[in-house]
Amino acid sequence: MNLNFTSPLHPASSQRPTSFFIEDILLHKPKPLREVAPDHFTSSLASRVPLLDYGYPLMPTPTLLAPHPHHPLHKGDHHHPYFLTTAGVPVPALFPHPQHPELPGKHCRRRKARTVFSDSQLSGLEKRFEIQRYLSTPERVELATALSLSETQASPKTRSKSTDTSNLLSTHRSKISRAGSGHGGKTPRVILMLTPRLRTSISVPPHPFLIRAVTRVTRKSVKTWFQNRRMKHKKQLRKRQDEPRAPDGHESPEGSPHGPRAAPAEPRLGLPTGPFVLTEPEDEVDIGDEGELGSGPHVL
DNA sequence: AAGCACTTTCTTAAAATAGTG
DNA sequence: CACTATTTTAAGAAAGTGCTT
Repeated sequence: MNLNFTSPLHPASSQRPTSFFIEDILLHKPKPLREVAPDHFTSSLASRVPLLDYGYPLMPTPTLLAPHPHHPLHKGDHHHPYFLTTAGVPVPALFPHPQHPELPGKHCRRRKARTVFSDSQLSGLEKRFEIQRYLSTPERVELATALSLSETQASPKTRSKSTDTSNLLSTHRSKISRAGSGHGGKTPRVILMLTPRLRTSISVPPHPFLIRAVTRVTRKSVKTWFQNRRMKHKKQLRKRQDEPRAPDGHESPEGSPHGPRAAPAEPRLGLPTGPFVLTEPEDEVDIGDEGELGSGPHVL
């Protein structure tokens, strides 16, 4: 793969104001905001890259593009505040509490990365919910264990046909754009902002990405899922009650929660397991050794 | 500790808009 | 004008918060 990280059009020495071009991010080194890779982060992937301050990368990140520890991008440079941290913008979370610098500060609390359930995990959860609306703690543990067992063979989540590379990339570009203009909108993450030129240069494949779900389902995520599922169910019931009955007396296609459910969303397009696999590291995931992240045939 | 109600945050598909030949 | 790229919007879902049991 031709990874052209630098741009002949934008010499690194230029005094341009900070931008979100990848070449700026990687080559322009403003003063470090804060060392984010403390000493105790030495035994994991985090020792090789600065702390993923907020969740996980969902786009090809430098980690995925160049996971090798000896890659120039990773050579001992843990000081770049924009590198693999949040958005490249100095978000408050990066700073200590003004009065209590020893405390992490409210904004520093890291939100648990969103669990991405695999299709099989979801169907397992749904099946159980059919039978049981509430789980005891031991049952949760048991279910979480059972669901996690399938993680290694979790079916790849495929994007729908309309979510092609272009859409995917543009979506995230717009996030970065918003971040660059006043930090508005949602909290952006740092991802690669691939300009069309850069995208061309790294030959992003013109077919949908595949995402391999590598989430470990914890007891807590099972609990949260059931809580949210109960709320969803409740909402559906309320909605159905509010809805006037159809003239023919048929209920809405939503179906009874106990009856035959509407088939779970069509397994998103059985695309062939292509070579372009996007893994999603997550804070509950064993990132472990080199194996995981760099293991795909063509991890972007 | 777990539940509920509500909120926040994140992700994604699709619609809208802009740019290009 | 058609096609493509980019931006915006909205919906759905996981997790957070605060309160109650």
